[in-house]
Amino acid sequence: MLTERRATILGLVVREYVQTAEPVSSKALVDRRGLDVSSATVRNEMARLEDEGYITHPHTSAGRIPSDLGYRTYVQSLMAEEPVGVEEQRTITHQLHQVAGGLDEWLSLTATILAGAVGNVAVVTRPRAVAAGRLRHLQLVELNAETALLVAVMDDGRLRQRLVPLRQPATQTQLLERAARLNARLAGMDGSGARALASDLPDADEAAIARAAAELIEEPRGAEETYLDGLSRALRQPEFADPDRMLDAVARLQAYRLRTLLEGAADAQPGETRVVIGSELAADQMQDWSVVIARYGDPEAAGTVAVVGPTRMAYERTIPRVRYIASLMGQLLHDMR
Amino acid sequence: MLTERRATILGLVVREYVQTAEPVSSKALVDRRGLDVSSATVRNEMARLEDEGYITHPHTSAGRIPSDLGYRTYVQSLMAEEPVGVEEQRTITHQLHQVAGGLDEWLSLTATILAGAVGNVAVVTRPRAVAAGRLRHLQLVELNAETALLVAVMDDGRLRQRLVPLRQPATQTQLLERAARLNARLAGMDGSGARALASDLPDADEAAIARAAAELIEEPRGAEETYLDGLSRALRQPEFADPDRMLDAVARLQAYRLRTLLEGAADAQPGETRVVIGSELAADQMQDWSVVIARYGDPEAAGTVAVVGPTRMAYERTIPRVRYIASLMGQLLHDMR
DNA sequence: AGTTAGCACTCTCGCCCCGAGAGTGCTAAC
DNA sequence: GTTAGCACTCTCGGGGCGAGAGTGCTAACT
Repeated sequence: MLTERRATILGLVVREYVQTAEPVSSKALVDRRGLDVSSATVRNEMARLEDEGYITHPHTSAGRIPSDLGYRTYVQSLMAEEPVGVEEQRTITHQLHQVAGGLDEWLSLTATILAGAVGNVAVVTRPRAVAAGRLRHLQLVELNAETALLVAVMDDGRLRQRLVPLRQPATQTQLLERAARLNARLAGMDGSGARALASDLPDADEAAIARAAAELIEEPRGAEETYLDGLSRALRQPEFADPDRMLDAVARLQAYRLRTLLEGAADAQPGETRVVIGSELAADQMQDWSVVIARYGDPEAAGTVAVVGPTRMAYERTIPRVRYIASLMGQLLHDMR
Repeated sequence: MLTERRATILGLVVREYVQTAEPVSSKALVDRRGLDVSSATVRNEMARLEDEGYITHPHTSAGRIPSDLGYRTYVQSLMAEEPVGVEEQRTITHQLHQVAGGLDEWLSLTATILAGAVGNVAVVTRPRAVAAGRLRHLQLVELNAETALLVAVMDDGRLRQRLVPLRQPATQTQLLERAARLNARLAGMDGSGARALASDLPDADEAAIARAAAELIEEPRGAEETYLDGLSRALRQPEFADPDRMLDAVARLQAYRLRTLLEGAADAQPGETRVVIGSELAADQMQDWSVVIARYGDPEAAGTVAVVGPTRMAYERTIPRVRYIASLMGQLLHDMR
């Protein structure tokens, strides 16, 4: 049973440990956090908290550190989220509007901003259609006599391109006509529709183009690129003082390893923020890590924003900031279309 | 004066040190490299080499390690390049042809392959026109009644896109006509040409589109994205056993810090491979690093391939592999157009 | 019954010391 | 010019040790 006083103490242990990265002693809590009981009482309560599994001992004569259950309880019941201040909001939106280039730069910038705001590794994935994509429009551009560049605009505004070899050389004007013809029949189609149509077309080149279009439509959602930033900042945390751990962290965070981590939240709704702590992570080897994760966008184009860091993380700051960035991204993505 | 024997010894010291990462003793050289003189003779020669600045002493009773001058001499006169074997060539081209997606995935894959081939950090920059770009073709796609997506195909085949707000709502058909009209006048233009034309156009929307096209053409060559891989592998090198050094390395290698490093080789010719060793690097704080760098492509679209690692690097392997990858990329890039 | 002072006990951490080992530079002989 | 021999230097790892921090328990207090 978590009495009110024990809950308070657990909360203070988490906060103190997150701040100092040192095991928290009973004395430190009384002295620096203004508990109006003696350290002996705190010690008794701590022993109870340890029995119940909320905190642990690195060794006999050291202070306490929160267990995964301790963090979980803190996040769910004890913590008061620290709202994103007006000033901070302004800074973030300001930075976010700096972007001159396309979607990719925007995502990469977002990762940087988020990493800066929470002092940990931030990951952003490219938005992609949850439903299978449809073709909005295609275009052909002459590259040389035997090759055309096929550009497909998807219904989520994403561009995909592919080279198409031509049997019959064609001029740009001919290509434009051909694109117009194909557009009339292909617009709004999904991959299988385009494929079916391709087999109906008498002209070999047009059929090839339609087939290429079908492949572009079905393309595995584009490589799910992830943008990551804040690595060197996060590595400054004392938990990585040991070079083996640091190396381990770098290797794990190479973007492709993160995929599986983030996939777990693919079913989350935009607006929802999930926190996965330590042993709750499916990945066995990431017991010391936590992930704060949110989806942004809508079913037509949704992506993931996440912060990854040691379980000793300032959850009350991280969670609202991830949520805020995700909602901003959702808005901006919506405005783009 | 570097006698032949001293040159041999210097070469052996470099090779041995690169391999073992331990200071090289006179005895080790005689025992393991089959020198047919005694260790005392080697010691004498080493003392000379040290006087002349080719090698140094970490401390009095330790073996020798090459200085930057030592590496430089090795690379320029002593080393025999280890050619990329047929089998390795096959593996590399095979991997390189795996790519399904666009340019970006291709570049990122190349970085991975190169990093794997040399066991160090590999960096690849996006190819960009050295000369100012020209417009090949533009296309307009209806997004909604008030917004169109402007897609510009550059003469190097690169796509650029931008949203253009419309005063007059337009259907896709109208947009197609408009694109055809604009293409007739804009194709082949550079930025200032497009800008000049924009101010001549009577229609406000068309002028806006032409202006947007001008900006796309002049767009700062696209953010010069760099693709980096092999970090965690490189960090396994013993020089990073100290966590401070490791942290330092990670921070430096965040892509944006690398720019200045790579810029130094912007004037290199494709085919040329440059090696910059330790103190030769302009960046003061990278004294322990070397860069092997090559340009690929042609003036119309050129990029950089590089390997970055500790000065203790297997130059005879790295240099030919960087050169090989650069030439492959040049070919592939050429074939794409 | 809950709280607290006091105290013995435990464990870590940093420090020093020291011996083993590796490698050099020098000298003297070949 | 080369080499054996040797004294000398410096690093590195391990053991020992004392200081310090923190706990758990007991007994007294409210």
